[in-house]
Amino acid sequence: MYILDNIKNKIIKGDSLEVLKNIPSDSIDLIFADPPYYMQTEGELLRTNGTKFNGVEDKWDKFSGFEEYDNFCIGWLKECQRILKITGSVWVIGSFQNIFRIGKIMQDLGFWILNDIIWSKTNPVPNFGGTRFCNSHETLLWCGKNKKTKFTFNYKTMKYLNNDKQEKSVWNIGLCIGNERLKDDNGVKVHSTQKPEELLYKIILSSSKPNDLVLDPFFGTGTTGAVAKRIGLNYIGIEREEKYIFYAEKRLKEIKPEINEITELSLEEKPPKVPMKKLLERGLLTEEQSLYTSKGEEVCKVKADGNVFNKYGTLSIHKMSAKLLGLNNNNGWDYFYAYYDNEFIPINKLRYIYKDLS
Amino acid sequence: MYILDNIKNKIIKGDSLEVLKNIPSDSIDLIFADPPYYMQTEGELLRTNGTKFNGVEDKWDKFSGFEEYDNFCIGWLKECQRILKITGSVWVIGSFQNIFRIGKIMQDLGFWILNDIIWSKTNPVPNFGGTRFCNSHETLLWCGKNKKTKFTFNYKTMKYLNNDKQEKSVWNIGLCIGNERLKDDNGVKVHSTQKPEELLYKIILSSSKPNDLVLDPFFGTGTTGAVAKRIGLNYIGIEREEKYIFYAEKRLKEIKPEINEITELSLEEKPPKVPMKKLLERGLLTEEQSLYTSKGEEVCKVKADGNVFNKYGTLSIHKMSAKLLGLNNNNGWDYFYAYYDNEFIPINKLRYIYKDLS
DNA sequence: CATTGATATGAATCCTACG
DNA sequence: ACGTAGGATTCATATCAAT
Repeated sequence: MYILDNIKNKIIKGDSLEVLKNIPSDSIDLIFADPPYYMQTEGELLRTNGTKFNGVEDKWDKFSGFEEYDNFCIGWLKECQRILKITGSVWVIGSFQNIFRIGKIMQDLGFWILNDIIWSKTNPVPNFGGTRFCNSHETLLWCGKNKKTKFTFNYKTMKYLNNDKQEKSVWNIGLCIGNERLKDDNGVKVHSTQKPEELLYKIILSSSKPNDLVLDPFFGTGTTGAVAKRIGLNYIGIEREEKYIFYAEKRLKEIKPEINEITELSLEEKPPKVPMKKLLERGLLTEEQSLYTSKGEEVCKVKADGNVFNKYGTLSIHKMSAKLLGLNNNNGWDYFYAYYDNEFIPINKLRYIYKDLS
Repeated sequence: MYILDNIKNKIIKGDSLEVLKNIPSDSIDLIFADPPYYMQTEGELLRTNGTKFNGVEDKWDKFSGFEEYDNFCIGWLKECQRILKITGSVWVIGSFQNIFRIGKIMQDLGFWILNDIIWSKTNPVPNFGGTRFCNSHETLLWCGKNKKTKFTFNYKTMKYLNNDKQEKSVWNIGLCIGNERLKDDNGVKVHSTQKPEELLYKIILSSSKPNDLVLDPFFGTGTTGAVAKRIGLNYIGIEREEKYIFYAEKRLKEIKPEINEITELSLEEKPPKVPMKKLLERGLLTEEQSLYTSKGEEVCKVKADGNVFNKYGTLSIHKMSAKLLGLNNNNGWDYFYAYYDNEFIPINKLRYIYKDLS
């Protein structure tokens, strides 16, 4: 069994399954897996100008049939589930050739699907023959270890990066081309399926916490590691092919962590959870003090136990605000205002003041 | 076993599997299936204002577990495969709760996936809790009966409707709302998952031929039938619930077929397949006659057998045009021009003239 | 140097009728 | 069933050459 500190921020050379078996249980925060898709292509595909299209013809994508492919996936998925923390989550990418098999296998293993995400490609390879719809997307499965998952989701960061609208399950991102695409000395792409960093950035940023450990069992040329390092996280890569490892290590050496408000997840900070009673004890509120709406309308008074009362009776701030709004539920901390220090402020602000005082 | 003519353009009341078993083999051109999704929702979901969100709570979506759900799907999918013509295809819609199971089951049954299509919702229900990405899409599987499928795909029609670009696998379509959404006398939606006609229009139009027979084993309020009728096709609906049948029949009575260039698939007409030799026999071309590029450059001459020759030798029109363009492949019918009736015209036009003369 | 045009290329289940 | 010949088919973007 590996000692995590010994393999942190390293690429382990070897077969994914064998390496995974030597990683401790409940030790990994985030897994991104980009397994072979088992494309089952036959013959060669010509572009409309008659030249050959160079798709995936790699040895690593060959399987004897669905049975072998399924067993391969069950193997590495089981180990991923074992090593994943209950607070972590796993992402798997695939396309129609394989993702349905993987999805069913994951559900059957007890993984809990959080979302299926569509990577809608802004510049897909066209369908040269005009025989079908242009296959312009890939599918990602985002899952917790099991139904009891306590996964991380940085909702506010995603919302901020999406123009202050909550992020959806369809993402528009371009292919990995241009300078980002690793080429060998002959100008030939190093890996036939290198993923764009923009995709991994969104994946890792949305579902990780500071100092998390991110593992990729099919590391390839190391996009997962590169993005994890950029965000300031730790990674472990597993890769079989010497060539990919060589280019990945060169790539990773160049990466500098980008520390900023987004990568530090400062948008995710929660307001201090100070109950009404503490505010009363500290003198930030007093018994019989009036509370108001944002428009300055006096609507209830504070009781010694932290509840509030008016003609409707005595209720918690949440139930009272809901009552006043005619709703079933409402957050009273945002609804009520109080006078404090000659100012008219939301009572939620008193919690920050409490925090600062203590 | 049903006689197709007796059930054409009708809704058959009954259990999907039992009814499907009585439909003849290899008799259906197109199947659209919108099965229960097995959502596994628990408790109730509240909107952010505390009111209740009315999702799918129908009896028909309850199963004891994945095993029961899988067996249910294997049942109706096997029958769909049996009744489907080899020239036909089947569409199944689902979301992450069920579509991965369905996809694997279909692959295991030998269905051949042609595309997975993403219905990206332009106006999805938000994630009220801010706990995950907003689930803003559903997935469609489009499959042939088996690997030898001779499915129909109206490529040019799809391209025309997509601003003359080939249509992709991600479709932006809104939810079924407003006047299109069927309501009962109390203004309550009749069906909890009515699909938008725009979605079915694209599905049926892309993969059907005139006079096709379209079957929907989970007919609900009849969107499939309504769109099939609009396009001028025949349908068969299977539905268990009396209430849905009542509203579907009322709805279908109102539908008028829309006959136009698109629904008639006039864009899909192929140019007449008249070989060079026939043009020579008919006197539309003569031996030793010169052929030109679109710019009027003389590039070769016609031989008696329908081939053409120049300094490169004697070749078919296709090989010669490719040679002149420095390509591996090209369509000679669009490349070469000839003088005919004092006009300079593409030789392809001669095939239409031949057709008109005969 | 700026602009235009030609060329290259990206996870692909990519033809079909006829003999 | 299988081979063969005819003939139908591409979008966004990066790079590089030419103007």
